[in-house]
Amino acid sequence: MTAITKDDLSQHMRDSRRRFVDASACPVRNVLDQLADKWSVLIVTTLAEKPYRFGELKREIGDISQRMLTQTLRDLKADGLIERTVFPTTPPSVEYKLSPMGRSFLVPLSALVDWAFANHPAIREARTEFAKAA
Amino acid sequence: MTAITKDDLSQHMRDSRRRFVDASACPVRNVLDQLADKWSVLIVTTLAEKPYRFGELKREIGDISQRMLTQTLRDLKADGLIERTVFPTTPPSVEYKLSPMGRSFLVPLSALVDWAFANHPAIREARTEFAKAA
DNA sequence: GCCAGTAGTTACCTCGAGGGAACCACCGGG
DNA sequence: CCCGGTGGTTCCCTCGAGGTAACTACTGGC
Repeated sequence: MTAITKDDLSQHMRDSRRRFVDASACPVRNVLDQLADKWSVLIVTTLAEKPYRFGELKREIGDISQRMLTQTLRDLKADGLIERTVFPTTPPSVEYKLSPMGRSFLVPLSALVDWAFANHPAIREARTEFAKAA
Repeated sequence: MTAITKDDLSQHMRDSRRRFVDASACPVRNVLDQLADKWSVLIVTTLAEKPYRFGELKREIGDISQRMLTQTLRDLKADGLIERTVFPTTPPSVEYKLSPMGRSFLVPLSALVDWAFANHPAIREARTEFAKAA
């Protein structure tokens, strides 16, 4: 583990922000707005396991509508995070899998998932504490 | 850097998901739905630099409405990520700063920001490529 | 006296995310 | 001959996120 001090992080964050005062051009906003939503995260983490076909993916996730699945897959494909392969069987089946970039995204994403997992109890406690205080 | 193979990540993701087939109880969804939105990320990264007062924070971020700032700050406080201190000056001023947990959140968050930064060019290219193909 | 700045709260309104259901084209099986 | 499963698209409707603006309460300064 590289030693990263808190000051490094602060500095880093400031730099990342300051270079893009021009709001909407900010790469971070641009990228994260797309990837940090519920369905994208869910699909990417699911595809981390193995390639899935469309219907298979829908059944696996469960509470996603066909419309959102199609749409989110299209967006992820557009961003180059997943690859779409059509097999000319009858009926044609379509396989979705993570691209190399998609797989590289798993690294920071899993860090985030780990953090969420580890801090979930503390956050739950903070929430009830906060609710009591109010 | 601990060596983490791609298979480890896949396994890890699968495990994180499988333990919570019961959808809404999933800690990851629960936590990320709250923290992975535009305003929360922006506020947390801003507070990474130094504590801010309310109006100061509003001016710094620029394109956030007073309503959303109040609300997001309240939510972050409820989750225990930031601390709110009222100074009994006249008029009373309020300082917001990251809590220890908030600061620990900077670690995975900055990993994500770094990734977004590094892959932004590739994603932009993938998008134009995709647009051309369509 | 009135305005400005402190940190909000509240009411109102809009617009888009996203759900549900129907539809499509193709085919194999009962 | 219709049904079900393949992978979508399209229409409609709702509901909530989030913006705008007005209001609060207090005080120092012009």
